[in-house]
Amino acid sequence: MDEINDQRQQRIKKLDQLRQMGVAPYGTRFEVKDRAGQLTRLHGEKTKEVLEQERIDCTIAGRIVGLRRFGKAAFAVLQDGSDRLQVYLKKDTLGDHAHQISEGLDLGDWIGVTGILFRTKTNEFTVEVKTLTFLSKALRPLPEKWHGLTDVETRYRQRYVDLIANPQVHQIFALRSRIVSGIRAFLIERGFLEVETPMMHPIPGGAAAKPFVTHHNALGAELYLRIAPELYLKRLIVGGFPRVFEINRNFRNEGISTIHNPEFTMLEFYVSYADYHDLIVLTEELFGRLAQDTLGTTTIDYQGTQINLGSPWRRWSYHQAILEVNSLPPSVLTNRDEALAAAQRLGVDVSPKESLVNILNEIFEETVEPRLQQPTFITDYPIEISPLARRKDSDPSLTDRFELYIAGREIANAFSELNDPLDQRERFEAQAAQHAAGDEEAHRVDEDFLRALEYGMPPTAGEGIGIDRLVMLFTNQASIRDVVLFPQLRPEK
RNA sequence: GAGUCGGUAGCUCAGCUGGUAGAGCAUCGCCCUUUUAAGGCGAGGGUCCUGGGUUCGAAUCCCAGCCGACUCACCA
Repeated sequence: MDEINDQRQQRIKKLDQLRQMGVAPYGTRFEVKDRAGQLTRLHGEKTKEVLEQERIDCTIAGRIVGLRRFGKAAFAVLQDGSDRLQVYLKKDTLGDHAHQISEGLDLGDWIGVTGILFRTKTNEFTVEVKTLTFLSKALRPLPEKWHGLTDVETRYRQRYVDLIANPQVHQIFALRSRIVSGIRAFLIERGFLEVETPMMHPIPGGAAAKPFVTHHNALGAELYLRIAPELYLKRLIVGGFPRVFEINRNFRNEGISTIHNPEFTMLEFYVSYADYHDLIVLTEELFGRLAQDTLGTTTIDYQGTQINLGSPWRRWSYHQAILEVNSLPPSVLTNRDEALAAAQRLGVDVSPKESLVNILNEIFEETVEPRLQQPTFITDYPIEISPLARRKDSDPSLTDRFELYIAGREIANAFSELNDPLDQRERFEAQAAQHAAGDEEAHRVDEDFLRALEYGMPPTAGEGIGIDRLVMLFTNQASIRDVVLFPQLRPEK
């Protein structure tokens, strides 16, 4: 259990002293009238003289994150979620009782104050406190004020401490929230309905991934945490909602890395009567709008690379990209031996037994993906790796599909949806054969989904956007753990 | 899964070729009513990740394990 250390003991002692003074160390309601950020914005530029003249009253509450004592006076820095603001506590103004309370204050404690805005001798914008309300006692000390908390394990395991000690972390998650709100607003403006579909699936579907398995006792049934919401959202299109979206978690039982968390946030949306070209335009608009609204620019720096989100973005067909990047002849696209030879020549590690499609895909991932720094729509993926996408009318071996790459990373995946139930059944069966042959990630046949398609799904385009990776891009973070509040770690102890 | 690096006070970190465990911040006591990494004087605080081994003696060397980070593999 918890170590009983000296500092904690001291604070418990102070907590008792508060009680003896008739002060609740864990208080109740406090009417906050102002926030540090707003006060600074409204009055932070005013001169000492103007503030003295206006005598602006304010009431704020927050956590003490800085404390400098001067005998019978003290400066405390309050952090209230909007900003930090200094407050000045002196005996003359507070009176004996409140001054006695102020003498027991520790870093980390929560207080509420009312007072008047002024500027100190050193010109610091400050609240001179008239009344002090003790709100909550912290029993544990805060990390060191200068370096903050840097131990990454503690930062992730005790994110609450990270958020207190590192204001820039607070900023990242506030920005994440604004991005998600911005996405909602953008879609709702365009007539989308936000829906919630099951997180527990009897058949994992909608993506190629290993699922987490769970068990429902009363039903006596195995269930899977969802790997994608796709098949349920399409059922809603069948049901007659023309535009739906969902922002929620997917779960994939795979490795953890700087760009993979076992649970991650996915936006999926579906548009009836549209095709993937419409989604290209919609995606450019969405990203441009989000960047403008949250960052105020469409040119962003990601890990030292300037990325221009101004549209239009490059469109490049999957096969063309493979050929152009590697200066290969078109014949590699149809000749397995040539493709294998090309892969080996390019130093792409691929088993000699792999199919043509898999060899080409390895070449794509190794040689093309890393070059896609600026936003690029890679289009027209082969049908074998797109079991839920509509065939191209001009070439039935390809699909009406794109993936969006930014900074060498897949950010979005979209296609015109396969709405032919007989074709979908064949594709599922091909996948099921691969699954039976040992490919754990191959899709399984979902009979209810096929039944839904047999009732008729209008032509539809759908897209998924990985929200965590989008936020990484917008906040210039190299690790997904820095944009997920509580990233998955090995259980403690 | 493999490799590399790391785990020492509440936090941030020193600690060399093995010889009684250190600093700054934080804490405690005293002084201080405009500081802002406040200042001054004094004090307390350690399972050196865990378990073995080598040695007269291990934070330090060796072995095993635990936890983490990064890179690679995996993740269409």
